[in-house]
Amino acid sequence: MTPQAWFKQRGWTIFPFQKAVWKAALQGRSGLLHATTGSGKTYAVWFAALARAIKQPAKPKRGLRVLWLTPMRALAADTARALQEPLAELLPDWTVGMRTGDTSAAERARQTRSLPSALVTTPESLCLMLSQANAAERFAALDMVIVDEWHELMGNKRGVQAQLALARLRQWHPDLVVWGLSATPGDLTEARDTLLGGADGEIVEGALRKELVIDTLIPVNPSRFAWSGHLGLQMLQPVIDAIEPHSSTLIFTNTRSQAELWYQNLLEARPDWAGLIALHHGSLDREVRDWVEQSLKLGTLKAVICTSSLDLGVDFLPVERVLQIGSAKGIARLLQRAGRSGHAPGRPSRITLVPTNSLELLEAAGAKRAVANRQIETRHAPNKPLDVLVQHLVTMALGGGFMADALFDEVRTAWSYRTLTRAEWDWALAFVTHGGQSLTVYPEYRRVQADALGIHRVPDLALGRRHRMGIGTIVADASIQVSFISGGRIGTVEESFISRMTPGDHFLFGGRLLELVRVHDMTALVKRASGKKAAVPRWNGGKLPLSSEYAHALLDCLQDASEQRYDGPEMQAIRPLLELQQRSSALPTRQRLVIETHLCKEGQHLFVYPFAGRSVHAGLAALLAYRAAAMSPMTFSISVNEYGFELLSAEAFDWPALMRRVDLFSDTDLIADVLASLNAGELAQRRFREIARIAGLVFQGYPGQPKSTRQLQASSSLFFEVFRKHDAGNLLLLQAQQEVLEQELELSRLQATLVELRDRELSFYQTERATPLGFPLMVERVRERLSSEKLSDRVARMIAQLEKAAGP
DNA sequence: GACCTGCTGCGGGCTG
Repeated sequence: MTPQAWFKQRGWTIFPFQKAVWKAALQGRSGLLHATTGSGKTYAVWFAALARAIKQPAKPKRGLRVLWLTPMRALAADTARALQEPLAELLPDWTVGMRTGDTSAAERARQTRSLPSALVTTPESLCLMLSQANAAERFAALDMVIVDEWHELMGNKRGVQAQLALARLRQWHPDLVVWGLSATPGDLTEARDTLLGGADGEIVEGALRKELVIDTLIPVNPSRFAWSGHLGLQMLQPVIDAIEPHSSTLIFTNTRSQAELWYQNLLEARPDWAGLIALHHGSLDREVRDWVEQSLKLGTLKAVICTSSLDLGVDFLPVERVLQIGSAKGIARLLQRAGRSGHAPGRPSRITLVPTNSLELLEAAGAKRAVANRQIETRHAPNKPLDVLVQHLVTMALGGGFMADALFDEVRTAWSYRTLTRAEWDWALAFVTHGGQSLTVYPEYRRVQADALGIHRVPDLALGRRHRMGIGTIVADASIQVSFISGGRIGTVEESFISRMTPGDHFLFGGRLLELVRVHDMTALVKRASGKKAAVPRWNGGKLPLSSEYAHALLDCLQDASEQRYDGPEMQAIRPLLELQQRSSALPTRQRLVIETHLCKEGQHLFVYPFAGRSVHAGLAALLAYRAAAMSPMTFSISVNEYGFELLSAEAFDWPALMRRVDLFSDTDLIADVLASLNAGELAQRRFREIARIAGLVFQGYPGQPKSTRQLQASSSLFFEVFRKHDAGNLLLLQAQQEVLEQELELSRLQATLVELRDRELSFYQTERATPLGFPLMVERVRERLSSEKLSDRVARMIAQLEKAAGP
């Protein structure tokens, strides 16, 4: 049977994009397919692979023919099932299998004897297979590789690892056909080049463009809505009303503790929903999450409160409605989450934004505008990360060995390493052969040795074993296990959270009130507790700044407001606040940088609103403080948020005069000034922990007996110190510094912002009191110093002062 | 009457 006939039999139409993929693949061409989920993209590439197999009966019948990479284990099983279905009729002698960390030992043993015709696996598992000495043999019949959700991988080190693995497979099979699937738009050319190493390839666009509806829950009384804060419980009742009429709702929050608190508050308000609503985030135990995902699939849950843990995966959910509490921070993420609803052809996706403070009404308006204008973030692959390369070299040495020159050429065919210099390569090779300058005396860092023929191999079985256990680029959070004393795992929290507690203390986790009994062997043993007051664990997760695209959309909305245009319910709701801002000083726009000063008994506040996201503001604030202090010595306390930053000085300071005289926003000496103004050394040291782990310097410990994060942190800082003292040219140190600059301080964005600011007119205002844009920054600064209870008193006092000053 | 900030993803050797 042909693929066409198979479709015809079911009365399905073959979409033009599916035909395009089949045709290209049949002609041996690789490419990237951009299509939304649930639009038939799986079958587009799968049938392309089958069509190739049918056309080439001469190829060996046994062995691995198609490799399917997926970024998540949870997706592997679904995918394998979907591939299985058409196979029975088209190619009855083919088999489909999967290989992830979950695969049983028995199944692994079976696969060691012979791989299935099509294998669904992860980038990490693929690397493990490539580290087997007979890898070349096992992949000898490979014909096509499919990389699902390539947009999820391409921007990070997992994607780089996939690139390197693909480079190896292409080396063995120059005609290998590679197709990537990408669900979000952005720069498709870059996505294709990253996947194919810059080689020629198609870009096919799926025909289905889904209709998208974005709406906003407007607070009942917008003029009394909080000016700052991120939890948003003021919106509890509107959210309940939104959940009520629907059979299933996904509620996205930005942090795990926020999810916990919302879950608890929803249950308190609606005790009748017990058992019908559930919680899902990355620190909950796998079993708990699997149960939630299963129940969602079965349609037995009314609502799930989650973090980005449900951005991907769990396809074909019967979700009717999606709520986003607080800022989504990026337009691509918003689209991704909206796509979780209306998961059937022809049905629109819908997402409802729930603001947690007044300015998020503006964000809601900005989101609509950015989506309408297709202003969507693009992802870029990391540039030649040497930690990943070092890991790859050991993997290659295990997987049959390598010749240095040949592997150098091969690695350079991976997009991220296309500019790798011979010197960098030699450094990496030296690093795996003798640990570089400072570790030469330790045999455990002589991981790779060349034999008489020049073939590099791993000389020692134990070293190889240790390496395989460390393959991958994800570095786990600093966490310890939480389990019931009676048995049953709940999830993980940070060591630092538990270390602040004493036995008998209560905390809220996994939607339950728990009492700490004792800590033993990296596990916090707990039992159920009753009562009310309890701490909620805080996890120290990543900080996603507002994207540039999103921020620009906000400035455009402000531009409208400054011209008295208030379109849509969001802008109408925030109108009083923006008018107050305008009366007290002015509205920032793309043409105008608003700078406010405000004297009070604390000292002098300087507020600046570039609208460039918090990481850029952190850099800008530090830069400004540093440069101003260089003119006249003075100390500042700094506070930043997504919209601007504040510098507070004890003494008054003539900012307008200084800014007119000196270009404080100049980008000359930018890197030097940024490094000097921030504690870049400490940031780099923290960053180095991840690099040391990926490069294989730090061993995580054997399964079942993990080392504590404190031990791991200690050993990675030891390496950091040793390298700094005795091996200053160590390129991994340099990498740590570059990653801090690029990823944490977003240097290129900072630079772009400085360029933008130069074109903005500086507008200075001296204000009587904090403005709507300034107030949240003041709260933010106070928050850093005070516990939350004291903070609420303080906030109340600040508001009282504001209102007194505003008059009756 | 106004507070609660920071996400996600993977992997594992040996053993009659």
